[in-house]
Amino acid sequence: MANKVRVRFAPSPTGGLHLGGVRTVLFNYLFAKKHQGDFIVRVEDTDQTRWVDGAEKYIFDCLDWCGLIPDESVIHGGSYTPYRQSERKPIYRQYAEQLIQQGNAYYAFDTSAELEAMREKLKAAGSNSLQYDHHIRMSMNNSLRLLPEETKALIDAGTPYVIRIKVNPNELIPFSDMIRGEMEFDTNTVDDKVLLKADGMPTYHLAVVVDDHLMKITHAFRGEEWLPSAPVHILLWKYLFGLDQMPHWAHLPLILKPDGNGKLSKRDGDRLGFPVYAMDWIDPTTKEVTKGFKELGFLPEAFINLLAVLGWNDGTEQEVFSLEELIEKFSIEKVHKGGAKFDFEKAKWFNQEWIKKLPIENYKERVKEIFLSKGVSNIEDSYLGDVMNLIKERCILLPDFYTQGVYFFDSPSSYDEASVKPKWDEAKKEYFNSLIDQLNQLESWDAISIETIFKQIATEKNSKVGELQMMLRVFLVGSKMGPGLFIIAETIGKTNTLQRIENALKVFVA
RNA sequence: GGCGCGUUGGUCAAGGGGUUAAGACGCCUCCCUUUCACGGAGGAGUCACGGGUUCGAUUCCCGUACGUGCUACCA
Repeated sequence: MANKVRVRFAPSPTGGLHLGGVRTVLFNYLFAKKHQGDFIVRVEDTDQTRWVDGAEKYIFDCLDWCGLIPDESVIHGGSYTPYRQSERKPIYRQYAEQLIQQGNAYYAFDTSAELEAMREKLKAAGSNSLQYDHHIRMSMNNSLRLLPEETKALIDAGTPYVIRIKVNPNELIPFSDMIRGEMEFDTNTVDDKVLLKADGMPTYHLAVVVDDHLMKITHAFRGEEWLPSAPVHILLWKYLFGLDQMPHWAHLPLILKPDGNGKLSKRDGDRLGFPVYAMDWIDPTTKEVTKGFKELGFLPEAFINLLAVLGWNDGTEQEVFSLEELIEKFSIEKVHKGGAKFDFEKAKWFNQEWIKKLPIENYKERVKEIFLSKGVSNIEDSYLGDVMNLIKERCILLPDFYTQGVYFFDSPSSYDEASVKPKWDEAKKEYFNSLIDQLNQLESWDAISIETIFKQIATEKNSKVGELQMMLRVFLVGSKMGPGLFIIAETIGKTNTLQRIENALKVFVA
């Protein structure tokens, strides 16, 4: 390929950005960056009835969070403006008219009621195709059947019409897909798709072809659900710009729901309790919030990573990849043909890996916000850092830092009495009283010194160290969890440690 | 219904005419820790089915089944 690689992601601003959408972005991005190409985002807002306020900005926010920054877009600029299809409206009509001139398209005046009647009739006749195609187009209300002056009269009278592609029967359309290899479509099964709608907006079919050409797209990635309409797009390329100008296509496998089968949808996430959108999406009309990976506590690195290996594998045992590694190792040939079921457990594992792998500075601010939102104030930055380093390997999602680390900030509000009570006796009480004394006199407050004293007293009193350790842990933490006991004591400090032991003693002695 | 695409453990998957069919997630057992994790050591669990081709098929071919996508003036 002599030309610079140019790929595009073409979302419709209709709501939250789905996992599958982000993966499409990712594969586009990886392919482009691997070949030093450009990644373009083109907003496909040709359906005014589905347009949702705020959805476009939301999509860019998601890309931003993921670190998949477009080279050209509505907000990043570029030399192929505008990048919003609604603003390119006049362009499409021109090409639709050109197709009519060439005899590859026609005006159709059929009302939706007429179309419905046509389908009913076909159904009644036992036809297995309900399509508007060469079988029936000569019996419909279009410029193919009408006299030229009749057509003109209708248009002049302002009759609403659409422009349809005229698909010739009995043609075999060969098609080469970067992922699926060679295939062939029979035009007998392809219908006369609407190219230009009554409102003057193009349908997806016309718009992708025209814009991919105008924006010099070299490689086009999209979901597998588009495969059946590929022949229409190929025909359009052939009629309009020439097949040699057509981008290389790659139809990505679908991301399936974890249980049963089928395309993963937002509903599945709600039903099974995991996110499907990249970030929280708030429906502007209902105000309903749909949870996103970000807000649930995922790291963008993990999110990208888990998406990348859903349908792609580099052939080695490696599973954890950074964006840079992905750019280096990605190859379209290694993308699978079959869909992959989404597994939230595995998704969480990736996040855990990235929490362990990344320096805490990468996500410290987010953790701080979580603590703040839970009502923990007076968070000192370096202290939070110490705590995070201590507990990071027991956190899967970011909010786990709170549940795993609250006790570093607040004294326990309750104790695991069931563990302590049965073993509690007078000797234990004496032990902890002298521990308080000795600890009080301790000059250097560090884990080793605390442990030394702790064990020394135990030996003197001839008590079981393990049991005492468990008790001290419950006193300081509230339950049997957390990292090394003495490092906890060191971290929370002398005053806090002593205070907490005394508080606990009051509870257990009584 | 028609057309397209797909099918290696529960899930993600490597592999590809001859292998003990990798690895990961999850699950189970054990070790470490008198805690929870992390980590370590094990374990259970698989080539959808039927025909070919072949000395030999999980791998190649053809069917079948199953799944899934599309079949809108939605993308």
